[in-house]
Amino acid sequence: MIGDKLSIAMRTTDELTEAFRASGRKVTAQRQCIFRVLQGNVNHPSAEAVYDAARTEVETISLKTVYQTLYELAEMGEIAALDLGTGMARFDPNVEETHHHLVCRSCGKVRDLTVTFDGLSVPPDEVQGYEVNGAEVVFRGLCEDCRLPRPDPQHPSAAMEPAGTTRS
Amino acid sequence: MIGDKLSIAMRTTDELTEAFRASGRKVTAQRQCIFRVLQGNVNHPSAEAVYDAARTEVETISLKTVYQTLYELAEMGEIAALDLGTGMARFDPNVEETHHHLVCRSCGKVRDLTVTFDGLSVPPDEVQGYEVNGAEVVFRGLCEDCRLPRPDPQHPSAAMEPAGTTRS
DNA sequence: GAGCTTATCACCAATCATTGTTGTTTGACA
DNA sequence: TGTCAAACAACAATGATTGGTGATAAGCTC
Ligand SMILES: [Mn+2]
Ligand SMILES: [Mn+2]
Ligand SMILES: [Zn+2]
Ligand SMILES: [Zn+2]
Repeated sequence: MIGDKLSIAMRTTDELTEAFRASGRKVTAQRQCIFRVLQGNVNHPSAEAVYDAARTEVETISLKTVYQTLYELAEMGEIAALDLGTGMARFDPNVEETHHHLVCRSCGKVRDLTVTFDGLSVPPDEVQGYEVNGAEVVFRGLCEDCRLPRPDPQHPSAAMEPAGTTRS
Repeated sequence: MIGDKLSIAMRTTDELTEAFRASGRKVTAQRQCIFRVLQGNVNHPSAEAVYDAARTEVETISLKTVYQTLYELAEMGEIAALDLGTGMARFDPNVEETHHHLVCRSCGKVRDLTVTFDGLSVPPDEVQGYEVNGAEVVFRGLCEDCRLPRPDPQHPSAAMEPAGTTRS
C-alpha cells in the first residue's frame, strides 16, 4: 500500500536493474541503491539530495557516480532531468504521466501538477521555421512553509522526506 | 537596424539613465554602453553576450560590471533575468509585454512568443497551500539553422551560436 | 571649478554545480 | 576462476557567477 499510487508511473528497482543489464550496462550496488532512492520519490531531488540519501546506505558512494547514473537513467528515458531554475538539475522518476510543475521561489520545493492544458501550442505564424517538440509550464510561487507571516523559518532545506510518509 | 517595433516595450537608454540617477545610482560610460546594447535587443543575450557587445565600444569594461548592471536592471524591473535551461541566465529587455519563449535545444536561441494562453492556472484542488504568482511556458525544439541535415553556409549570425565551428 | 564622499570600476580570487582524469576494483560472461 | 571492459572513488578542473580590494570617478556641496 505504501507508495502504490506514487510509483504508478515508474519502474521498480528490479525493472531498472533488468533494463540496465539489457542495455549492456553493469548493475552495481551503488546503482541499485540509487534506484531505490528514486523509486516512488515525489520530491524531484537534486543530484546532491540523491547523493545524501544514497550515502546512508552505501557510505562510500561518490557524487560523480550519482551524477553518472542519474544522467544515464535520463538518457534511457527512465527518469527526467529537469531545469526548473532552482540552480541545480532536478530528477523526476515520473516520466509516464505528462505533467507540469509548481516551484517554490524561496525553498525550491517542487510539486507535480497532473493537469493537461489545452491549446498549449505555438501559433503557426510564430513558428518561423522552428521544429517544436514540447512545452513545459512552470508555475512559481511560495509554498505553505515559506509563505508564513512569521519570517521565522530557517533554511527550509528541500530535504528528502521518505516517500510515502505524507498522505494526500 | 534597430526597428520601432523591437523597442516598443522597453525603455530608451535615456530613460534608463534617468531611472538610474533617480534611484541614487551613478551613470557611467560602461552602464550607458550596456543600456545601448540592450535597447531593442530581441536576442535574450547572456551576460557574456552583452559583455562581448559592450567591449566593442568600451574595450576595458569588465564582465563583473556587466553582471552587476544587468542584475541591478533586473531588480529595478527594467529587464528580466530568465533561466531557460540553456546553462546561463538570459536577459530580456521586454518586460512590459507578458509573453512566453521558444528555445532551441541545440544552439540555445530564444524566440519570443507574444501569445496569451487561456486557462493557464493551477487547479484549486492542486494548490495545496501554495501562493502562486505566475506561470511561464517554455516551448523547446530545434531552430531552422539547427534542424537542417545539410549545413546552410548562409547564416553566420554571430550572436549566440556555440563557438568553435568544429571542422575536421 | 576644487574638494569630498562614496558608488562604481578593473582586476583577481573564490564559489558552486557539474564534468574530466586516473588508477583501481568489480560485474558479466565464458 | 579468468578475462576485461565497465564502473568505481578520489581528486582536479571547468564554466557561470560572485566576493574582495584598492583605484577611479559621479554627483554632489562650496
Ligand atoms: Mn514531476
Ligand atoms: Mn522574451
Ligand atoms: Zn518554500
Ligand atoms: Zn538552434
